[in-house]
Amino acid sequence: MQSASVSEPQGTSEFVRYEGLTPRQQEVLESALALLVEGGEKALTTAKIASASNCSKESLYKWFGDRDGLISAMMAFQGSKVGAAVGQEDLGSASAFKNYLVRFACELLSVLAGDTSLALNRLAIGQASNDASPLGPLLIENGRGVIEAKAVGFLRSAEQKNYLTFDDARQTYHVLYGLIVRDVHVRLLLGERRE
Amino acid sequence: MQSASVSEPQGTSEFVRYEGLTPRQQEVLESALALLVEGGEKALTTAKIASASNCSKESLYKWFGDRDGLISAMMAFQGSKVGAAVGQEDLGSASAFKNYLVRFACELLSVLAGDTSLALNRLAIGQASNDASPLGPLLIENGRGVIEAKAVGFLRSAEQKNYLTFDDARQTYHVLYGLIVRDVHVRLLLGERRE
DNA sequence: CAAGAACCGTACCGTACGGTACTTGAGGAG
DNA sequence: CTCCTCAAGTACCGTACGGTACGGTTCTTG
Repeated sequence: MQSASVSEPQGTSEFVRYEGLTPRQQEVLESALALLVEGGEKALTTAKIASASNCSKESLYKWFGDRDGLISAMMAFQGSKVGAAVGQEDLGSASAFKNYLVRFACELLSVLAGDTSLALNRLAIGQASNDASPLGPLLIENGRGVIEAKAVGFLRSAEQKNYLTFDDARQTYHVLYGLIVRDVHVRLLLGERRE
Repeated sequence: MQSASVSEPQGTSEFVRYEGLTPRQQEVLESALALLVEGGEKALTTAKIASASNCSKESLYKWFGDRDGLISAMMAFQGSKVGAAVGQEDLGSASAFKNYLVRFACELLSVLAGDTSLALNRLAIGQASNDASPLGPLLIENGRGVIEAKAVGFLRSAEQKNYLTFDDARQTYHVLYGLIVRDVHVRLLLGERRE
């Protein structure tokens, strides 16, 4: 029952590591994500994962402990991907800041409406009634946390250049988030079709 | 496989009806909701529902068709309850309108943070990957729809009295919703503890 | 009281899933 | 070549769930 704790890959492989995962393990996680996006949690059975990624169930359990460990690994894996895509831009003028704000809003909505994001959020939310489930915090940290940190960063640098003023950057970001997202995210999570 | 379609109660009972459900059936739905709040979807098995409400599984299937029908009935039942609690107040002055706005915000957050609301939203979201699931639309209609209608109503009447002006009441409400709720709802759905 | 319906409690069935064990084969090191 | 490690494939096990069937009991109705 020792879940979590992805096993360190054995041997002195010189493959490119990705959060301590072998390429083979990443392939498995990738096809598991595809499976989840395709059919939701009920399609995410160990048998189907093994079959879809041409790997044995035994390897699954050796690498990820149990099903929950595999799901956690999926979250962390996806999170590390979006984290890597986040870069910091600097804003030369007030109008550049404005443009950047608009682009940030679009990007935020694109991320939230992405298939993989929706599927993972649905999975974590469906599991959230279980008090011991680490998925919700994991998703908040890996998903929202990264974007929030980025946004708070550029809000602060905008304040330094007197493009705008506020008391608390974090609170300001939350207001901005509310204005951008409204109830769109929850509606998408509930399955409403994009218009 | 004929789901949905709650059977009409037989006999000429003079009990108070509630959306075409006998009191017994309402009891069952009530304890099913309690079960869902307590343990999430995985606790919502037909056996546990029957046991918790001192009713036979056979009656469950006779009344609600199948498990999905029972879940739909739970949603509709809960929706009819919150719908009944919605009343229209009229706002005498601009400050009364302001007060009402604040109270509306508090009430909205209370509803969204309610145990039953969270549990039902989690259930619908967890099921949303299934394209044929009617739960998401059902929840949007029964939950959000009612509150939105109420809010749009009092926004319009506030405009008539020149407390504020806008182009589209519905859009205005969505902005208001975003400012009030921000990402609180999703965080709660993900299991973050209330502070 | 008698007839019938509704319904509870429980036993039952088929299936599907999480997890484990075993066999086979491919590569790497000595 | 031989040994060893790893992993694919498969068969298997226990369990838990959705759904059904049936006997016994209560309640209504005439």
